[in-house]
Amino acid sequence: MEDSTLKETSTTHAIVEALTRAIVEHRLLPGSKLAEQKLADHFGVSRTLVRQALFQLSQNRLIRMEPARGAFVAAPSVDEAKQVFAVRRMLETQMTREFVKVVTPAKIKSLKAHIQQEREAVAKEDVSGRTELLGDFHVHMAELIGNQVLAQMLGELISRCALITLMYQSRSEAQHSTEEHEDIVAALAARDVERAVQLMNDHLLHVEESLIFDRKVPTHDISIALS
Amino acid sequence: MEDSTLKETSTTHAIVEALTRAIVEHRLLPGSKLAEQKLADHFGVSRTLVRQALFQLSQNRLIRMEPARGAFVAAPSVDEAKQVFAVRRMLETQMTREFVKVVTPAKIKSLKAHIQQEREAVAKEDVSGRTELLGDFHVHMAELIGNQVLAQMLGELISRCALITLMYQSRSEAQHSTEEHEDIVAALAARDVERAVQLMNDHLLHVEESLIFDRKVPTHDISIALS
DNA sequence: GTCGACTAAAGTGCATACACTTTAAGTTTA
DNA sequence: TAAACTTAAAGTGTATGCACTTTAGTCGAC
Repeated sequence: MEDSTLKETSTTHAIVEALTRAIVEHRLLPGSKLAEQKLADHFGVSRTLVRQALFQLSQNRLIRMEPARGAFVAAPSVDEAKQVFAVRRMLETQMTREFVKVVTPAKIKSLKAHIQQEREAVAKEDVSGRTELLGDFHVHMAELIGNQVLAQMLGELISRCALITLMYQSRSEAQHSTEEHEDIVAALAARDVERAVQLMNDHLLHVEESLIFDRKVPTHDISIALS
Repeated sequence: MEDSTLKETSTTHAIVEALTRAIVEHRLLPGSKLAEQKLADHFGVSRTLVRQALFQLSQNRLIRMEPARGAFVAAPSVDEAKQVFAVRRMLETQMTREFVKVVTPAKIKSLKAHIQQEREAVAKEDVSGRTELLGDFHVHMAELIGNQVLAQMLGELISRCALITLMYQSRSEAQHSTEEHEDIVAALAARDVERAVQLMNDHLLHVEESLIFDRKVPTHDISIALS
């Protein structure tokens, strides 16, 4: 009864990955109960490993653990959502400056290749792949700068954003986002720092603005979500 | 055989806190082995809870876990240290801008009160309290802005910095740091954004520069460190 | 005397067991 | 009929047990 995509990776990390994907790709909706034994049965391990995974996810704020009641997929508040985006803007505008300092033709090429993938996912209407790629663009920038600490931090923020986006997003902003990514890369290629920073800031504001801040319904069954 | 400071808080979190303090206050040196049973005996709990705590700490990068060999206090590389400081500069320069946007006399007063505590800790030569307070100044700014996400993130980065500072710091820069904090607050009070940002950036560069990047010796005994 | 294989102690990785809490259903009572 | 109490099922929190790995110490061979 295991998930075929993670057979050999083994250990807690595989469970964390599987659950993260399920949450970020909104196969598990905010508020859903994550019962330990059910997850253990599903992954074919004991509750011990599931608990470790859940603890880890609660640190990433992807799930919320209530004292003797169990784990639930997190339902970020409007306030928290705005705070996460505020931090992203702080971090990513400065990241953009750093990127220009170390930009090379190869790095621009790498970003453009990424955008091409985004376009394909948008064209294919591959919703979950698209969401992941749109987030990865930002992480990819961090990696190209060569700062792993930054990349990891941004990755966590973006996971939280994915959950927020799911909860609050009004319409698909995917194509618009991809176009903005292109504009940013163009400014980076031209080494136009101020323009790139401005575009990045606007981009993040646009994504944030595209969210409508009134809650949707939660709850779901985990057996179905993990397929 | 429990630690008197955490009797009632109970559960895994208390163990995480105790170990974090021990690491950040360098009572546990980088490289020290953290044997599960010894910790369990010390805290008067089973290995289960200790393991949960260790997993959590490994996510914060305060400890490193090797597959079948156990947990060790982390020994950040020079490269990682520089990356952490780079992220702090990105985040905190922008945080400074945000602070000016929402500054009030009460908030300035709060920061000044904090600096007064720093001065007292420096005067008393309270090394561990001083290190904690110097870091808390930055977290306190984030809290005054009202962004909990930012505050938490900064808190994690600063914990890592404390470990780095211990490993690499040449001489006590405490008094110098406090003076720089004062200058920053003065600029904030005057709503001089550019000066505040500049001072914050310089401050972080100074702290980073004050570190000498060649390793010290590790290893230690956990029974003594946890007293 | 040093290097290497063998063996026992110690330690980690995972599963299971048990106590206690929450949840929900069923029953009684107004 | 609806509210409240009772009780059993389900679920979490923690401890313990067992298999397997690492580590260290001893003995033997060169």
